[in-house]
Amino acid sequence: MGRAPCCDKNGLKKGPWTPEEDQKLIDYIQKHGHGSWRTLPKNAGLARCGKSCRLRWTNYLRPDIKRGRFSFEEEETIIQLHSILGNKWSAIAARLPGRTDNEIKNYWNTHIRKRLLRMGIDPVTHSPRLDLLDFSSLLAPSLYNPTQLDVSRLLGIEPLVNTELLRIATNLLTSQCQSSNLVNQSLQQPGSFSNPPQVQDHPLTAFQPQQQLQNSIVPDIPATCTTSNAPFFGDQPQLVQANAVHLQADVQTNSWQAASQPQCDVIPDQNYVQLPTFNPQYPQHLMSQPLTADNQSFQMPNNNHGFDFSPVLSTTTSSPTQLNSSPSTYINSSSTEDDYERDSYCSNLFNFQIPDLLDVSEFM
DNA sequence: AACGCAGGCAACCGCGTCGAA
DNA sequence: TTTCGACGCGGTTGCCTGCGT
Repeated sequence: MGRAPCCDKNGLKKGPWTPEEDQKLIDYIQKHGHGSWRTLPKNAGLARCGKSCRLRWTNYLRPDIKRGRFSFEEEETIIQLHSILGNKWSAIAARLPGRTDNEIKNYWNTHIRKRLLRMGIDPVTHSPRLDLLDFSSLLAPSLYNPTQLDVSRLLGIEPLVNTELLRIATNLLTSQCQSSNLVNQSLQQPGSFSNPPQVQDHPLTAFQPQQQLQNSIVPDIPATCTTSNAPFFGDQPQLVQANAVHLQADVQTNSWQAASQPQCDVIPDQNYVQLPTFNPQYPQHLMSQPLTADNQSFQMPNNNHGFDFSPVLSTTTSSPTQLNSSPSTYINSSSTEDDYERDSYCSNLFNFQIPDLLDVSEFM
């Protein structure tokens, strides 16, 4: 079994620290530094194990520790970083000066986690819980009768999907996008995150649980989030994007950001198809233009099997195909990784841009 | 006022990692 | 290359406090 607890021997004290013990520890470290934690308690005259001293110092006595409530900005940062890093509390704490990993962990478990759960968001994946979103019901009818494929259903603007959840999903993705930027930027700075490779190699691999969906019926739909300044919980309707955004979040592949894109709000002028807009709830400014002739490749033709997946599945596509004027909503119909694309179903299908409409004030 | 319950937080436990021998 | 010790991290526990009945 594991190593015996370090405090079991020699009758070392456990439990809450007394002010006298605190003072001894502070005095010693201020004079000598902590040095070896193992020898510190003996030198400092403390009947504690070194581990206990280290914990007490790093979590409570350290002079640079910030006390008190977490600010909204701190909370938002925690959520964003958690969406990227998962339960890497020390890495998250490294981005929040004055906050300890223990404090952040406690705050997450007692406040943020519960709130996300109340909102129907899985605090592990940062996605709307799958038991609340039934994707099979969205896609199944199209499989046996492709001519009836309803893009609005595919895009998740159907009432059967909880619109509030979709909004949350959108905002979560926005948050993730920001975090991705944040992390990527941080990674360019020496000394950032102690554990960067996972992020560096694959910005969204932190969504490990979501990878379970890779083999599900849900198409592999990467997307690009493009809102650079959106706060975490906005309230503007972004329903068209939301469902696909969620799909993206769940089955994200390595095209979260186009390679070498420094910011995810940079959308290339090519390889995108704007989404049609159907839903009256969708913002009017995103519905202002009719479909264009180029849409034909995206509409559902009545050919042999009705639905032509070629623009979706093909590995190369030409210029952008505009379905409406929305500058914010795109479908990426191209791909760059041939083998992967062929093997994955509809990968790189969507590439969304989320309007920068979100407002943080209501959550203050 | 007394009791029970839930939430918050400090501290502990055990495992993983890393570096030195 | 292997072993071992120290440290760090994440998960869990248990105590304290506040609130409702």
